Amino acid sequence: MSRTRAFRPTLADAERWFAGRGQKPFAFQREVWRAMRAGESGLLHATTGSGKTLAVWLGALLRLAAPESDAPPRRARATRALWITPMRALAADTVLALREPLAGLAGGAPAGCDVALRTGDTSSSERQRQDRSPPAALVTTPETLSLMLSRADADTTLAAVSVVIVDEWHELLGNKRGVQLQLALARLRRLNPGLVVWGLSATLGNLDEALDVLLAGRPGRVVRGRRPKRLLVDALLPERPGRFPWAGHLGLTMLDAVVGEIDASPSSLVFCNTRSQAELWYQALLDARPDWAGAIALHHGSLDREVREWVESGIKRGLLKAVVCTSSLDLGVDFAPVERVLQVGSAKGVARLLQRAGRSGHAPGRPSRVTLVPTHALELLEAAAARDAALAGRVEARDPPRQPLDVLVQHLVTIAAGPGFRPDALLAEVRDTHAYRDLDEGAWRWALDFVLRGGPSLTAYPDYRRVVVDADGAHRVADARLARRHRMAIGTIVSDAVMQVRFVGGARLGTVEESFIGRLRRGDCFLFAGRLLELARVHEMTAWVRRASGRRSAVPRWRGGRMPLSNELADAVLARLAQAGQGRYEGPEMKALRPLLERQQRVSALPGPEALLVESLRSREGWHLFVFPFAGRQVHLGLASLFAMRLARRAPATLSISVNDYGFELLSATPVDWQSVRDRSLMSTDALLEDVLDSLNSGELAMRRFREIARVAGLLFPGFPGAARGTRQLQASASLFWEVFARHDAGNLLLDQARREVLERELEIDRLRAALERMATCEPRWTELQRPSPFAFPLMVERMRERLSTEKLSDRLARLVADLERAA
DNA sequence: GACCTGCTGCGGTTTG
Repeated sequence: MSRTRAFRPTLADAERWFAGRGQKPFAFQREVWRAMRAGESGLLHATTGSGKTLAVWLGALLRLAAPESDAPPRRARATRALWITPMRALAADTVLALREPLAGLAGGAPAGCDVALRTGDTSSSERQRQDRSPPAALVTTPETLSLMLSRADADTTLAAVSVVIVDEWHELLGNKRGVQLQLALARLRRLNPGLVVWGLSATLGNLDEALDVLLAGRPGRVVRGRRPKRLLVDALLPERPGRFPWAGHLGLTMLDAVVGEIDASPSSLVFCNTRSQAELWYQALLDARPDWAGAIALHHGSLDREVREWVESGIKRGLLKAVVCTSSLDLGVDFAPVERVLQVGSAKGVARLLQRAGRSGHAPGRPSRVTLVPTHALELLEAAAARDAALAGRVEARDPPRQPLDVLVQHLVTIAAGPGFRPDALLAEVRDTHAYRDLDEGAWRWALDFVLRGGPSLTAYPDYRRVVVDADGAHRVADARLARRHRMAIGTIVSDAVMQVRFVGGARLGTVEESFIGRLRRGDCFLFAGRLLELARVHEMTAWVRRASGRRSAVPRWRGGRMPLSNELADAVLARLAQAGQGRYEGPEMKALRPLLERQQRVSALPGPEALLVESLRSREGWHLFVFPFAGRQVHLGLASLFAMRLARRAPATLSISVNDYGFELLSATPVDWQSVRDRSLMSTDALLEDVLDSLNSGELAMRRFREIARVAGLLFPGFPGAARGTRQLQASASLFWEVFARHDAGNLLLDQARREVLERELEIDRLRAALERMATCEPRWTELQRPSPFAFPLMVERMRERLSTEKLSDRLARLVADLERAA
């Protein structure tokens, strides 16, 4: 095959391309072009729809055209640019977006400068076509890139790659997918030391670190795109704020207001925090407006892909009046922005709020706007605080993982299954990543040993001798079956045990957790995919259902993330509370909240950045302690367990615990002297780690965490796709490995990793320590309550909910509230 | 008159 016509666009071509459409490039686009053409790497910080794709794509073309960027021509045709996206749907849209400017450059797409798509969805015939004739640019995912590294000829086929663009880098930065990509980038850099790498990122609290991680410490520049559009954050106010619930999270009391908002604009997105909440809101909207059937839709991660794609195309084509969704629509679908974005319940973080706001109002001059729909009174406070933080640009950081050995182990097998490796060379390459830059010799040797013979405890099993050493020292996967199994398990996303939901003799609806279906009996009804369904039968990981009508039903619950309130948002809330403490109530939300906060102040006190609120109460239930550190529910769970344990050490007591994002409650049925809290001895950070590990059932938590690690490290084979093997089985074998290692291989570093991940990611030990330190220096505002305060009340509800059925809970609430009303 | 909790993402069955 002959080399195709030289393709040498220049800066002037890029300018002309814009001029041809009557536009001029923005300054930031020119900056990116020049930098890329000169061979610089960097990070472009820009919002969607701001021209970032054109900036880096034309920059990439200019770089490829620069004479010094020519890789040794090992093949007539070779892939020279990679575009990595975290989502398949985004990848497909990106291919189209990249082809368009090509067609407009220099009188038509030059031959040999084509763009192709390669993800898990790509057909094998298309893959073969690409292998025979590699596209100049390939749009793909981190996982597919790793799969490409696992092929024997990877070093040859990828040697010509000289530009890599990583889209939505903020989505990958803080997780193991990002680490997997870091390793792949290190490999590409070794193949081509002049590799130019650019990341695209949305608003992020740690942009410089994001750049550092992407480039593994090499110099690069951060370019800021066009200034983000004007941002509007407001809230729907309850009609009678004095009557607004103090607790709860569904928010249906605001239904009428939401209906009104949807009605008033051509298109809306209604974001909910959980899938079950989205199901219930969708149903409630339909009940309120039956005429909206067909005009509103539901979208979340457990719905079947076909259903979701139908909804997505409905949005794109402007056919839907509203979509009720979860973060499944945060990014990915390249749709024209909608008119209105509503967020039901706490936004939990500033970055999430900005992301969602960005889904609205892209028309020139129109601000991005997001409207918060509070589900209980204190969320009005969060709304005001979220606006403060967003406007001040106080956005959360994403912390890059450190040395996840499961990902390293997977990568070793990937490379061994591909071209093979020599340990010294690969170690140097692995250390050329942010995640493993401090990897010590011991951990490296452990990882090698683990892929060679499964460590000390698995030596007897051939399946765990995945890598063998050639006569000449090359490390390879020799067994074709093991290599195939490995390729099937590449990736770091570990899913829960789910069951398919299908109509009898018909369409797939989506998936729900095995355990939920397990609790249902034939004939039971549940709400899913926006429909009332009746369970017909369960067979081989599929729940067959038919339509039902009218009857009371359950809503599936999924075990999802926990999303604690972020530090940034919590700080903003405390700042607002401090203002209120001084009698300053600014903005409509604070004004609406005033009666409640004044009541809180009357019966107790308001906390602030320097003031810790502590309340105690003697009730029919027993002796209560309420503490409000505003550190997010995860940290509160840790704090509450810690306090409970330290208290119990002094005097035996049985304490029950309740937490939310603002604080926690300890309750004892027998008298407790809360005085020890007052003297702060409970808040010591001495022996913190040991005490936290003791107080929570951390062994159990770590074991659960270990399932994911064992999967990523390749200990567990997830089974063939479609095969009816439950994930429950995987959990069982994961615990088996856990026990074997604990008994026979205590030095197994994957056990350490599981414990570390629990501490760092689940218990947020750093945040917990910071909270303790802050509490110890804060001025305590201590009140002995006569009745629950507005802040304490939600914690009591939270605790009761766990023990009581729904009906009993509402009776109980009614009594409590009646008491309160009498007192008021 | 006060209620419904917990997000997202990818990949894969054998061949050239």
